[in-house]
Amino acid sequence: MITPADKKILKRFGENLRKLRKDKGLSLREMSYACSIDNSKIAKIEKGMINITLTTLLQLAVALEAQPATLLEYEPAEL
Amino acid sequence: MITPADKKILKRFGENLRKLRKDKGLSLREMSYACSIDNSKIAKIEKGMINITLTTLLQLAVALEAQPATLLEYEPAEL
DNA sequence: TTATTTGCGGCCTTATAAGACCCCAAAATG
DNA sequence: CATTTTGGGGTCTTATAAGGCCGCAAATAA
Repeated sequence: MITPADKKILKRFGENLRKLRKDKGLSLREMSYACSIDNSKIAKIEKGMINITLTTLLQLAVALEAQPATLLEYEPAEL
Repeated sequence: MITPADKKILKRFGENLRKLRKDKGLSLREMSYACSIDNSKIAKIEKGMINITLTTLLQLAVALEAQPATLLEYEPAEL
């Protein structure tokens, strides 16, 4: 079950992901091509609408040409 | 769908998780109490049997008293 | 202004994670 | 030896991620 606390966490993760993508100068569709994840799904992830799995996380890292761990390096949301 | 390549990735992740738990001197049940994840589930994660979600990853980090990112800092499995 | 790109949200199906519990066999402990 | 403790596999239900496609409105480019 997805709690309100989880919602915040996912939102915060999404914000960071979006920042990383922007920093790389990628559009949703460009990123989609780079990691084979549907662009609308990436949009949902950035909006904190889904709780992605580990393999999806790693795929995103591929598109960003970043270490998977860096996708988790940000100031956590305060509950 | 969970590919054979994903299987390897999850296994590698699980090995690392197990190492982190052992280093902390926790049993499956102790870790279970520390993050409210069923011990048999943690066992499955360590065995690479499941593709956990982001929130589960963060919960595991809580039990290990580690930064979430550290759970992803290990030499990746070669495909 | 017209054409293109971009960011989404919705919808569907299928695969599977989550959550909870049971129980056993082996290992560690008393 | 008897008794925990520990690792871990199996099973069931329910929630939801994955995967894929559609279309639109706003921003951007031509």
